[in-house]
Amino acid sequence: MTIGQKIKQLREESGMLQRQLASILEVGDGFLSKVENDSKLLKREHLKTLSKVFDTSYSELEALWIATKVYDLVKDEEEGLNALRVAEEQVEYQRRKNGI
Amino acid sequence: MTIGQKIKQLREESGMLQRQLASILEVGDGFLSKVENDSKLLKREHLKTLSKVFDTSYSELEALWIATKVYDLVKDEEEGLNALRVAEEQVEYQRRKNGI
DNA sequence: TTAGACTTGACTAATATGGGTCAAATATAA
DNA sequence: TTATATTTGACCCATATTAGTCAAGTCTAA
Repeated sequence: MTIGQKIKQLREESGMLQRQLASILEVGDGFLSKVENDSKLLKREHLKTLSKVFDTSYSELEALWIATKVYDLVKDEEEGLNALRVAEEQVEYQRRKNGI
Repeated sequence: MTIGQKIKQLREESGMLQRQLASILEVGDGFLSKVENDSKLLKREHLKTLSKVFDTSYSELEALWIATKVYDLVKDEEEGLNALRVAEEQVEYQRRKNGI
């Protein structure tokens, strides 16, 4: 699941049109379409609005949003998957170091 | 292991000074110091030079280099680790979709 | 104690990217 | 068909980041 897919899912489940959601977020509907197709990313602040409008978990949205940024960084990389694993180790190492 | 730690290790193992390696890479030694401490990133092209100079695997360097970029993106994020896992799934999903 | 090795802070120019718009092209459904 | 919904490509601009320098400060060993 990507952040775009999630947004589209939430929107469709609630029977909303792109145009309507776009207007709530105060962006153009062309832009929202791209967001749903993961060719553009929303601003982080928009996630708050989404979590309110669709009454859904903010941190889940946040995780998906960050994941998409990460994915963009590695998607065309041969070493992408290895890099992700190394990064995970780095995060875990830092957490241990700073006492979980 | 970070890319900076790796570079420092390789350099020290080969008995080289920062000043010397910096000159090979054609950067200032202040900059190289920051690179070794992961507060700056080398350009990707520099990895080729490093792999030659230290006769070490290019793709390992590349994986560490990308990992550092990824790590920078998630290090201060509460949802960072979750995001990494989601990103991994996204990569794996895409690979399956495109026939491994 | 002093030279040499290394780190750090302040700064910078060029570049990339983020976050959009708009109109045209396409899909969908009545 | 025709109306509505969505996608896509081309473009834009302000801001953030990159990749770096330089000089001052700190560490370390002899």
